[in-house]
Amino acid sequence: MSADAATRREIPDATVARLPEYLRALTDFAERGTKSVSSEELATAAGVRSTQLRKDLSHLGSYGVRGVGYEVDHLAVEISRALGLSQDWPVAIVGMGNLGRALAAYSGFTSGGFHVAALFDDDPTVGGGRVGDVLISPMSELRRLIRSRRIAIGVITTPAPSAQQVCDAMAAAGIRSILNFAPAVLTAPSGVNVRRVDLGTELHVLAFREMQVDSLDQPVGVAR
Amino acid sequence: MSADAATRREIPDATVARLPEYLRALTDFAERGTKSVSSEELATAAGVRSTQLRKDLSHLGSYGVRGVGYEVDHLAVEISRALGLSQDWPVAIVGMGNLGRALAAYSGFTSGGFHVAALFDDDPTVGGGRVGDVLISPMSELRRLIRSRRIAIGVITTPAPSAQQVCDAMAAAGIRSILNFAPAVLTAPSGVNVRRVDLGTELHVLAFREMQVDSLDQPVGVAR
DNA sequence: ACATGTGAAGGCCTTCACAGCA
DNA sequence: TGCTGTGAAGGCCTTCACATGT
Repeated sequence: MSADAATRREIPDATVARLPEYLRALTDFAERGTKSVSSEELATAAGVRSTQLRKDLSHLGSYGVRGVGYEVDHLAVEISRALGLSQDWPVAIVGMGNLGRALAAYSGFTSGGFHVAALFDDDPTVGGGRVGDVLISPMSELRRLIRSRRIAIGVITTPAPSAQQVCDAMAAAGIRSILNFAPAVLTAPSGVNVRRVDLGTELHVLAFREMQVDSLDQPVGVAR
Repeated sequence: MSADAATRREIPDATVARLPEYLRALTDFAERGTKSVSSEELATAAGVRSTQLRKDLSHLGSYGVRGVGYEVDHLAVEISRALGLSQDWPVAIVGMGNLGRALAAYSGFTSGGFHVAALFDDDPTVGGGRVGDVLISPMSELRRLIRSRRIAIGVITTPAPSAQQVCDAMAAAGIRSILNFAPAVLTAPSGVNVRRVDLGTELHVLAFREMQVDSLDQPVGVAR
């Protein structure tokens, strides 16, 4: 009934957002044959401070050895478990434009527990009617395929005007987690988790910093 | 010499990250012919609370009218100015795989002050040798084109193993802001701003929440 | 009257300092 | 001795309550 206390304890949002990065860094170490890492080494590889890393890991449990470090393989397994990557996550992507096709083929979307289980578009013949091994289905098939393939995560890569109706269709079909790349704020029924990603925003933030540097007389001390 | 006090005052990171969203919402209102909005209306359209919006805007200055609201066009101009979008930002994208081509054609990357000024790949014939109007150039041309076209922002969409050397080349050519989509942590000289975006991370965070809901006996109160 | 703008309070997250353990 | 794990401190951000101005 009860898992480890540390597992059941709530993990902060900020920590969850960094765990995938730790996992990626650990995979790099494993591929290089490294068996053990210190928090300092792993933190550097993940782009954070070692205290940050240790505090984050402390939310999962005590998987390190004092005076020594962390065993690479073991820590990777524990983080995967915490993130829920030990189970399989079928994903559906709606909107087979440039971005949709790119995501369907993107390794970060097709590894680590995730696999593209269905693709949808108004025009199912777009781009040859398939991406890799997966056929593109018409929207009329959305409900049936999502149910039969037990898809719990949906990705929206349609133009903004279509995004809300796609969101509604996904929610009605039983999807509970939606990743929205369309530039629109979606409303979904309670119990459906929507997360928006705006690639343009990142550019804007960069431009803002760039402009700030320009407006300074001395472009010195821009570190961190 | 000195701009408005509010403009010169430092704007919090979190606020800067939300300004593009406000701008998008304002554009929607403008297209619908709306002349004036309250903080409540605009906040809803942007997916935040009205107090959040007002606090954010207070960092830029006082652009609203008490008892009335904000004039759509005027506020849009002020936010654009604060973000530095009133000037032109030439952008270079390196790595013309699926993601690179998608970004080159993505409207969020080609509007609001930004325009794709150069594309690069090891194999400049990939995808027909061009995306839209822009030719794909070989990496040997990177330094020359970045300098002659005064490109200050670079986007990396190569595989992870190539990312660091692309970053080095960009920095050497004088680029000061880099958006990195490759799953690797890059080191750049001081004065060069690197921002990493991992599309896979978003999926991981979603899966984590999904799993948390699954593990609860009562899937109630998942709101917010 | 009504909606903006803002000091103050509260909460979350990061960083520090050091206790704990091999 | 060396590195992990963690309570405490500090900082940033969000939210509240209300003062402000039309």
